[in-house]
Amino acid sequence: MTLYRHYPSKDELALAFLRRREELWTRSWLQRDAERRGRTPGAKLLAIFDVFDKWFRRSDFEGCSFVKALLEHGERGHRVRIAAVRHIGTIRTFVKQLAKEACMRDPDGFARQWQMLMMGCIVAAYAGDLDAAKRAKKAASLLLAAGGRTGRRK
Amino acid sequence: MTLYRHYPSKDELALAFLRRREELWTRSWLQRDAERRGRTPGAKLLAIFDVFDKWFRRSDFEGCSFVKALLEHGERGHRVRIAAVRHIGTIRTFVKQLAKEACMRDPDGFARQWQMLMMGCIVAAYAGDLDAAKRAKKAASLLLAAGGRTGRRK
DNA sequence: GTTGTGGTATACAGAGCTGTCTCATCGCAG
DNA sequence: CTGCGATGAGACAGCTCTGTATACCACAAC
Repeated sequence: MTLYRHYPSKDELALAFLRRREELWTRSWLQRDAERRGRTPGAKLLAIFDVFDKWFRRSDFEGCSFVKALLEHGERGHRVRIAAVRHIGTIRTFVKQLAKEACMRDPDGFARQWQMLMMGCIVAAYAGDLDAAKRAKKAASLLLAAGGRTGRRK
Repeated sequence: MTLYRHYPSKDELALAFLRRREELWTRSWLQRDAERRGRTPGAKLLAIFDVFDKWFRRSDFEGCSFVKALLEHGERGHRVRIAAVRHIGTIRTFVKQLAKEACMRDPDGFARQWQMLMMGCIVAAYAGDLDAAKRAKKAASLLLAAGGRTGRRK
């Protein structure tokens, strides 16, 4: 009942939840911690996986709300799906910004690859691989090393 | 009605679906096509992403059933979840086998990293990035090149 | 104490999901 | 043609989900 006093429908609650999640999880947690842990842009990017490692080991780890919301709503025009895609885009924008600061050749392409590793390792962790973040970090460091030189053919 | 004539419950149908999906999708499609497209183990590994690229561009692309089944069932002991994790493990076994044939230093770790890219790019494609497989393949090629030398410190 | 405000419990309506049962139908083998 | 096995439609039971309405309760302001 209290639900419907604050939100006109369950979907609206879901949307508000995702907005709040972006505020608390993405902005105040992931971005803040990653920025704090790394000194250079490259180190900040890699620090994302250190933050993930801590996250995966929490007993209340339950995967990524944005990915879950995305997979839960297959219908093309669904508002929750659209919001989830947008939030995922927000995270990618953060990565892209760091990629720019690190002088990557193709910040957008790099950010998309980076995010694949992020999402892939979240799913792997969800499937039970507690060391997913450490493995992803190793792979990511290769990407980082290559990004300035061979992200695309010059 | 016909459903319950063949399966005692909806969950059992889901389990049978996943088994069949492994038969048709994993074995007869992904593995077969990847093996056929590449000549060396390394090329076969990379070919996975060519197969994915074709898959992502199908109009009936609807993501990975195993990942969806996994995310849909958070409860630790749920049979569908367990089955999904097992099927994901089967795919990883295939990757690991190719990694061994390619003389990778740490086939299991390599396969887990490779699978993160696979799952990550499936989610990215599901979120609308049609070129996810191409991007993932670029990242994967770095992993492949590094896997023989620096997958782990010697 | 009174009043108002926001949270909670309950009841309820309508819809959908899971699962059972019955009965009609249909393809086909003998 | 007869009969068998599988299929499918429909009704039905019980439950959950979404959403509404009402009444009750705690508490803060006045």
